[in-house]
Amino acid sequence: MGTPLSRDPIAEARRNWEEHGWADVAAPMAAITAIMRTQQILLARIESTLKPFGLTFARYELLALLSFTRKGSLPMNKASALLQVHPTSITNAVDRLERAGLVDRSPHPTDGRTTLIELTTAGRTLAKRSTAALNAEVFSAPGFDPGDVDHLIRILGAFRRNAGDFEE
Amino acid sequence: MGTPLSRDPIAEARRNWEEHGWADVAAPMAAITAIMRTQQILLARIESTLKPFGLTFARYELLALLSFTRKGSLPMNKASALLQVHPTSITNAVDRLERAGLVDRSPHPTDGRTTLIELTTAGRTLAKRSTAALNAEVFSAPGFDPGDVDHLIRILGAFRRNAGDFEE
DNA sequence: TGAATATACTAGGACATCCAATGGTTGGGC
DNA sequence: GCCCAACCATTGGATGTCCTAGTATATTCA
Repeated sequence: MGTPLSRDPIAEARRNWEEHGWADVAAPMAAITAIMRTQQILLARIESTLKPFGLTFARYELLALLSFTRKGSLPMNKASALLQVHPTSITNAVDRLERAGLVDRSPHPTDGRTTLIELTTAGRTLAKRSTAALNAEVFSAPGFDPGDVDHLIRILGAFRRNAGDFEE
Repeated sequence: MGTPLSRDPIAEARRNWEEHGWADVAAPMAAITAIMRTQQILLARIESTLKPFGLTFARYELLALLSFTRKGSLPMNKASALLQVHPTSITNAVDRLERAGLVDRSPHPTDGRTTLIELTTAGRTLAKRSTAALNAEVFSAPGFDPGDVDHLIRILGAFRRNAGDFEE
């Protein structure tokens, strides 16, 4: 999106907060803004790696999830819950994956309300290849200090549990 | 989006990675996925707080940025650089803010190519009120352990500098 | 000075996400 | 056995982001 800035814009924002009398919330504001920006950078890298495969991150996530199930199939509402996105996003993703021949829709054998998503052979192959690409190009050199990775997992895990993502 | 899951889906994904022989990248994968999910949760909170003001996060960011400048005005390309989003996203946001009477567009006095975004009185007022709401409802109780906030700022700051966001 | 290049904004298209509303399907309570 | 609340997937509309041009203005340099 352009050349590097001479100063960290988030540190700048933090200073603005402190100067306006909001010093008590300046640090959390900076942390939250940093998460927003970090997500943006990581998403761009992932999308760039997936582009040659004709996949977006949303569609990749669904494909990968299916590839990890025993039968390569999953009810749509289950996918929605596990990926933690709205049912409409699943509908959208399945529409496109189906049109690309990577998954099929089939009726649930006993519950007439639910639809099963099934991985095709082409879908399973693409899941493998795109995962290998992500591992090689993104996850193997994420840009974090190795020691920081565990910190992040712990801090964000606590946050997500706190936010009601999961229990335990 | 539903009820809490019984197990952490990201820890689950990490196990899948390890079982498939990708143990060397399983931890970074988990960290990156956790950042994605955390951003999603935080964004939802922010949007929910801004909704009563008729603002989205993208429009709020622009409004807040303008409110911190001396004159309450900024060239569009400057806004694009500081917020680190595509120029077209700025065009889109200014279109809507202008329609809402919160900003005005005016020609740059010396450079005929650039357009200045100017905060209106209504825009300045709304920036103040919506910032107060965010401080009260989101930033004052972010859901992180207080000690973790500084960790996050440091880890993500290093990552962003590494990614070329800024220098120094 | 005049052509080539660089910069700034906008227009249109693709994709993802959320929300609200709709139409089937199930299953528990009476 | 029947009815209605709960559940499931889809559709349509609004918003945001990025990409690919396209138009206009500035700047550079031969």
